[in-house]
Amino acid sequence: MENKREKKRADLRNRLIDAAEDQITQHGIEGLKARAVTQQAGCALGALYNAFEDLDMLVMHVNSRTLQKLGAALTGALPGTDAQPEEVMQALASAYVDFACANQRLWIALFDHRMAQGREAPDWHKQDHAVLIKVIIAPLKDLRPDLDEATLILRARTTFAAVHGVVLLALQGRFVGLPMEALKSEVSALVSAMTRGAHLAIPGETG
Amino acid sequence: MENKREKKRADLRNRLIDAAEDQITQHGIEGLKARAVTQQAGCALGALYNAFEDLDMLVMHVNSRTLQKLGAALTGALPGTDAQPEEVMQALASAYVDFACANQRLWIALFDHRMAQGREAPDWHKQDHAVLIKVIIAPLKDLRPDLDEATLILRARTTFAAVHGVVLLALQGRFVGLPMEALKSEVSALVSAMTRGAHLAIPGETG
DNA sequence: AATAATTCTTGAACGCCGTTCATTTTCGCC
DNA sequence: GGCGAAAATGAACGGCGTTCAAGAATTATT
Repeated sequence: MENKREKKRADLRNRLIDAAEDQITQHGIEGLKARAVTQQAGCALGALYNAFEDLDMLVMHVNSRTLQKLGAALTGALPGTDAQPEEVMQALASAYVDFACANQRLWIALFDHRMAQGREAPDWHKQDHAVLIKVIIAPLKDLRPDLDEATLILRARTTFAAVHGVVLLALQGRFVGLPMEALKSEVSALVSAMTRGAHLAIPGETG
Repeated sequence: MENKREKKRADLRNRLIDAAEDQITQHGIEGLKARAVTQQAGCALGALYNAFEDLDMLVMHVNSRTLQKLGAALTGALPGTDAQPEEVMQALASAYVDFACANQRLWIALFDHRMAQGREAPDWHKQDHAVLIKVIIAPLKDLRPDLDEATLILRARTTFAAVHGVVLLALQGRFVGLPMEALKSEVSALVSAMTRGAHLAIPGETG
């Protein structure tokens, strides 16, 4: 049986991801230490590097988990098919804000984490981000039937990034960021402005 | 003369800030090392901690410099007083994108840098961020004469953060970010949508 | 069942990091 | 010129991610 090896290996990997997720939740991504993670996972320090390439890769697995939860939260927030496009956008933005607030440190880890100089995230992890854009495309298509597929994708990314920026600066507590009490209503106003603007924008617009 | 002491001290501080700025420009904020900075500044390792509280504080000084340059770039991009509000907004956003692209690593250092657990940035540095919001308030007031001062400030922060988010994800090269070729036109479309949306939004809106 | 081969586990050790400290040098003042 | 205070110096410290040689465990072979 080669099963026992594989099973133990998978077990350890899961325990390590669990521990890392817990550590990030408790201390933030910058407080994630290899020694604390391995201790919590019940293995030796070196075992981490047998289960994963390095600490960065472990973080990627935590982040992929978070992205799946976030994706579920977003798709779960979608109203029925009879809903107005702006209604859909508002529901998505609201769910995004809620998720970010309820999972602050894990959500921040998604965007604060960067690979070491020159290295790039593996494809399987990049693809996990796709859901963030995918859900936006349908309502955006309703708002802007004039846009071709490629432009639609760009516009979806822009829309996501705009909302994301507002949430990010608020949750990071930056001086220029919004206070938390104002976050939800301001995001709503932003989405409202973007969808109304999108409604009226003429096809020959810039971009 | 106590001047010589003060002069030497100020000289060293400037050399250290220069060196740190150069190191960040070359290797990014995550590549900033105390030993490399002090070597480039021509002083011993320990001298850094006589001139500044720690490396974080040195970074704050670099960031304050960057913010001043950014503020100058923004105010310098303001069109004449006869310009339409949307024109002003577009000019500001365009200047923001240009500055971020032309000073990628310094600009990223502005927002990637975080103080160690629990510590907060000093007030003099926080105040340096104010210019980012200040310039937006005038054109926004023209677009939304119905908003009171407090709401205006919130809306200005939201507007800034939205544009900032789009630029950030693009420059970080994130999977969900825009490709650089699309950045300027998408930001323009975003600003257009926001200002048009702002025009039409009814006073009793959410937020 | 016994043995060989492969893989995993372990924690000490390595190299790099920011920071501190005892020591030496320089400076401001009498 | 000499004295107290401030600054300069780089070795040393503690913490970090990562590696490695040695031993334990699992699988494959006979």
